[in-house]
Amino acid sequence: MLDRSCIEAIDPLLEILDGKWTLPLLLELFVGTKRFGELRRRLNPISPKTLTDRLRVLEEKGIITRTLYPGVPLHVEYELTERGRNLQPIFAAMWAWVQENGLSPERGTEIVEEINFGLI
Amino acid sequence: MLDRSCIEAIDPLLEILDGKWTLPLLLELFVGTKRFGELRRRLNPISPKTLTDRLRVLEEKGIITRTLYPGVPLHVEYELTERGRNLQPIFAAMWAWVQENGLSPERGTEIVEEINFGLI
DNA sequence: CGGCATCCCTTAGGATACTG
DNA sequence: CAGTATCCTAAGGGATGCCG
Repeated sequence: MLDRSCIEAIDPLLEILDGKWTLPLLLELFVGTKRFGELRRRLNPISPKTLTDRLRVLEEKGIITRTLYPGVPLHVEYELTERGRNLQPIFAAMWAWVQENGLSPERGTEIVEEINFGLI
Repeated sequence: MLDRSCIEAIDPLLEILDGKWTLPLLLELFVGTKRFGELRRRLNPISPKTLTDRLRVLEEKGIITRTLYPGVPLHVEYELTERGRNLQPIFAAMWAWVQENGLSPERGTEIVEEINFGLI
């Protein structure tokens, strides 16, 4: 049971995490700093428009930074900010839930390999 | 930094949490068991169609139960399952993030009142 | 390479009326 | 009361082409 007040408290975060690709995108950046093209390949088949949209929103919300390295060809890197990295416990909690509660109600608990989810 | 394997691991949960109203709905049920009409009022202005859709999906995923008490007028109650209640740490982590990281990058840390988020 | 600009389409979700 | 049935809108997202 939760206190009612937390409902509206969480709301601004839901706004940040909204969108089909936002969480997969953040997960990619948790693995490490990435360039536009690499994100696009990893998140295949995301469209460049959608990827740009999401990146801009996350940048605006202070979750990631965009660093431009001038030159030809262009080189742009996206990286999590402190605020962004602080989201880690949320993903850790999600991961833990999946491990402990399985993929579906019918299946039993899955035996999982040792997976390094924590901070490296 | 996270291990890459957790990305696909979390995927099934993202499927469950998907949708504009899913998290607010779950939060309502964390507060306590509720009837259809009460959920509808609390989540105003959700449409009955959407509420039904979301409830059906969550039921199918084993997150909530639907209990029908026969009679006129009808009486139906929705309640979190064990699997559903286990999502609590995720919301707790979200709540903690908002408290510690503020609503926006510009604003300083907000001073918050004592709020009971944990298990009651 | 890293995007915009454009156009298009699917679908989640809204509005409303009606029923067991 | 707790939905279902319809119809409809909006907006997220996809596909493609072009540009600095």
